[in-house]
Amino acid sequence: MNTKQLKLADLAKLAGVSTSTVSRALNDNPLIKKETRDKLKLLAKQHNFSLNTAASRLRSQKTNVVAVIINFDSGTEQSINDPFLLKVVGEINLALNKQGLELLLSNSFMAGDDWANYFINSRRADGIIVVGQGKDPANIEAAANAGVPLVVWGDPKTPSNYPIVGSDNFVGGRLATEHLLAGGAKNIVFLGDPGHAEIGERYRGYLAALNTANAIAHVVSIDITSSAAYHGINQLLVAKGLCFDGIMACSDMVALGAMKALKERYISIPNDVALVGFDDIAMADVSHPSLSSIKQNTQRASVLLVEKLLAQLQGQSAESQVVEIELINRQSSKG
Amino acid sequence: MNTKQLKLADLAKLAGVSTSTVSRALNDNPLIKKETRDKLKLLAKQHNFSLNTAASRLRSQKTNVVAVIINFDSGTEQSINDPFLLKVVGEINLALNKQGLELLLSNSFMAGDDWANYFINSRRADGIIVVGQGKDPANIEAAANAGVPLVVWGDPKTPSNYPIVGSDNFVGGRLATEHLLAGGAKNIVFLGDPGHAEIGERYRGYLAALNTANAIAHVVSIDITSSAAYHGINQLLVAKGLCFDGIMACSDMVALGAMKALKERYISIPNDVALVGFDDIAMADVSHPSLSSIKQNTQRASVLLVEKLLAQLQGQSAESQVVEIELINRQSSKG
DNA sequence: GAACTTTATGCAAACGTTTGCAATTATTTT
DNA sequence: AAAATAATTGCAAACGTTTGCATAAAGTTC
Repeated sequence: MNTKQLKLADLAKLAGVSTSTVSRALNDNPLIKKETRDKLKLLAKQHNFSLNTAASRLRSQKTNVVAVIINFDSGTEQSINDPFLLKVVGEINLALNKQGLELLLSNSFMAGDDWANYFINSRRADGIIVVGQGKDPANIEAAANAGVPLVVWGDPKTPSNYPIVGSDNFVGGRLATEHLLAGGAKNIVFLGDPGHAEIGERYRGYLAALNTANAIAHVVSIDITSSAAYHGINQLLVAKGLCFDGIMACSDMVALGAMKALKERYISIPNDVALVGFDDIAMADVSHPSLSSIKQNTQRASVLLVEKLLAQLQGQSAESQVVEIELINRQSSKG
Repeated sequence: MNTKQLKLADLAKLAGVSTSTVSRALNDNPLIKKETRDKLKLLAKQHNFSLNTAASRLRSQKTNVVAVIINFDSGTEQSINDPFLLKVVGEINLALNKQGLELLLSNSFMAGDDWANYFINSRRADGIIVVGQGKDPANIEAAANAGVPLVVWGDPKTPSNYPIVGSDNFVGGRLATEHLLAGGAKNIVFLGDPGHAEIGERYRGYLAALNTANAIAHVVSIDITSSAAYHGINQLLVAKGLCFDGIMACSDMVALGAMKALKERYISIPNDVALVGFDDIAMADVSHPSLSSIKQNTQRASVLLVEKLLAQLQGQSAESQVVEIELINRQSSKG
């Protein structure tokens, strides 16, 4: 910062060429002779030159920025502390970077309700990735209807006019439940709130599995937090005793909360109660007993999200897509 | 997107005033009569108008964007999956938003080595928040020396010409160790890599506590991951048997990995081995036994980071600052 | 070697704001 | 009521790129 900031024109003067040439060279435009391009790039590097993105964005009407909105339900404690959502953000960051895109991190608070306006009209970003459907799709739909390039991490089976990428939650729920049934469980509790899109699908998968086995459903509807799970299971035990021998939890954090409640009462896992979670977060492997879980392929999903956003940016359309899901069998269930 | 994008000039024409007036009104400039300001703001809202940030940034030479760099050590597996770092990012996001600033999420991969150039010269952001000191401060120092407004989450005691905000790691290490000693532990293992700045301070706190108690230090140096901890403790047990009765872990994830190794061998916690972690992540409370930990006040730290960055943006200087730290006593240690 | 094509570069006009200064109008002072 | 001051608004010049079009140089064809 000691010397005055160099601009394109200065660099052009130094090289004895026009600004057009420098601009094109730095953007690797084949109109410019390869040799010249390399020379100018080198010069830029030597002089520590960097294009002014503000000017560039203004002129080119492109930002190369993608807004990522963590769309947690207000009124729920999920949010910022949910390791799974944050992991997804991290993966998206990597996927975007690989495409030379930058990530503007945002949340419903900052962006307000009119996302099209806040992000796109204002040229803050070229497109939007929404992490989590939330309970109310109004904001997403409004943005999509306004023609904003937009993709969503969520339940791909939700009917929508925007692409949703996510796991096959129905199959996930079914797999988990079938696994518990196969281990001999007869009374399996579903722990989670079926009102939430993704969790709803998991719930339906759970019901489907129970149905073919002629078992009876039992839902404990709670917030998607470990402490809610802990208290939920505790209350159930107090009220009705050990009336179940399996738990299908809607997330690993929830499963771990339940696990804690069980362990405190010396209920054996998996002998008295078998347990399967969802997400396969790092902790699933670390807990004791380790937690069986449905693994979501967040890395692949992130790549897909970015691909589909890119397609929209190029004027093509993109469809919702399901990513494969996998049961990771660990100690908390009888495999 | 059906109709052509409105610009400031259009809005001005609609209102029958000049663009200067509209610009000033929307920026709440007191030069403009309050009444006019309100009228124009309303008009803008009605027409779904949004300032073009690219143009605005170009002209005003300000972005209102802060780059946040997750500065994980390459070669380590910490990174993206570390729930603590991500939690800090989440808190910073909130703190920035409260000041009307936006968050550009980045990592060492995208930003390269010359942060001043990549973020500031290019007008991508006005300042930088670095999360984590990493092992090599070269990039940070280069940026700070270039005059970039910059703050760092890390060990505030590290000598530096840029402000570092972080917990009092020395006191944290000492508190944790003293707590273990008070519980009757005689042979306390330090689990973590003292070569890392923050962990080094924790280690010195550990040594200080041992010293006054005339106990002997024993370091198991590992990567800051739960699986490294798991294997580290396993190997130690295989090689030397149960030669310790306390573990001071450099993070909760590490502590939980160690806990798993202990539980697998039916070593009682806290009776045979007492355990204290660091960070107080959500899992600490959920694990069984729940994990005693040193709680870092990430929320307060984030607010401070943003304040200090803001100060620098306004040309003032800012000092490193320590945030208070607290022992959370749970079941994994004898309290 | 003239006419044509291809390749490489330059000219100059945008892109949509903000802001110093000038100009106008309203208010106060003498 | 004129003069001086304060409160509002407008004019027009930036901010630093990118890009359509024109031009110049080099290569090709007959």
